[in-house]
Amino acid sequence: MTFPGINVHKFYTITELTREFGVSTRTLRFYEDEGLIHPDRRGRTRLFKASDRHLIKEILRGRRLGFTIAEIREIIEMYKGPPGELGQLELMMKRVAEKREQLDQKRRDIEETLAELDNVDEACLARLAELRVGT
Amino acid sequence: MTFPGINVHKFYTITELTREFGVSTRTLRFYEDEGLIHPDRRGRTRLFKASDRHLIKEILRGRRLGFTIAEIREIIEMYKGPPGELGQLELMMKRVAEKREQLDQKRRDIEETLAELDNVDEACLARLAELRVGT
DNA sequence: TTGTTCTCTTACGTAAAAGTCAATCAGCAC
DNA sequence: GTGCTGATTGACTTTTACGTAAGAGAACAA
Repeated sequence: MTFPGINVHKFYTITELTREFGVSTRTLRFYEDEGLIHPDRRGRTRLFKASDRHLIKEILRGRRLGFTIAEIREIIEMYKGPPGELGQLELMMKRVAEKREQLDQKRRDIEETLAELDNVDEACLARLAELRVGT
Repeated sequence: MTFPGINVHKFYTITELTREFGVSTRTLRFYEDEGLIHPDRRGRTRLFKASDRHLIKEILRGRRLGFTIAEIREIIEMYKGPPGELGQLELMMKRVAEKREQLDQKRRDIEETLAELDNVDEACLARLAELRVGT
C-alpha cells in the first residue's frame, strides 16, 4: 500500500537547507564527509531526503550542546536501531546510560547557571531602583 | 570585625587545583592569559584564592555546556556586579536575557535528546526480550 | 651535593570544525 | 551564443583551546 503524498520523493537542495538551518554549504558537505548524512545524488548534485534533513536537526542539536562530531556520531549510530547480538546490545545500553549521565550533568550545569543569572538580574533591578530614587 | 578562619588567606597551588578539577596546568594558565582568573603571586609562583577556585568551577561548567571562552568571559563579567550607569545596566539586563534564552534552548535540546535515548533504550530492551525467548 | 618535585616562561604544534578561494560544470533566460 | 545562478571538488587557511617540549629557578630530602 502506498500513501500518495507521503512516499513522494521530496528532495531538498543544499541551499534550501542552509537557509532553513542557518549553516553554510561547507558545513553540510563536511557532515557528509564525516559520514553523518548520506544525501542522494543526481549527477554530482546532492539531493537531501527528509531523513537527511532530520539528521541535520539532530546534529545541530548536539552541536548546541557542545558535543563533538565524534560524540554526535555515536548518538546518531544509536538511533539506527538496536543490534542483533547480545554483547553489542549490552554495550549499546551502557553507551546510552553514559550519554544520559552527560546530559544530566549538562542539565545541572544549566540550572546552576540560570540561578546565578537570576541573581545578576535581581542585582540589576535593585540598582535600577536606586537610580530612580536618585542616589 | 574580623572572622577568624574566614578571612584567613588560604591559597591553593596550581597542582592542587589541577587534581581537584582534572585539568592541566596549561589550562589554568591559559585561563589566566585569557583574563578569566587572576591568581596572586608570590615571586613568580601563582597562588589561587578561593574566588579563583570558584571561577574555575564556573568556567568548567560553561565549557561542559559548549560555551566558548569568549562566551564564558561574558557570563563571568556579569557576575562582577551591576554597573552604576543606567545605559550599562540596561545593556547588561539585555545580555542576561540573551544568555537565558541560550540556556533555555540547550535545555530543550537536552530534553529532546533524552527522549530519543529513551526510545533507544526501549528498543534495546525489546530486542533483549526477543533474544531471551529465543528468536 | 645530588636528586626530586614543583613551578615558571616562551614557543612551537595540533585537532576539530569549519571558512575561503579557485576552477569547473549544468541549467535556464534572453 | 552570452550571461547568470547555483552546484561541485580540492586545496589552503583560520580559529579555538589547549598539548608539548625546552630551559631554568626555588625548595626540600637523602
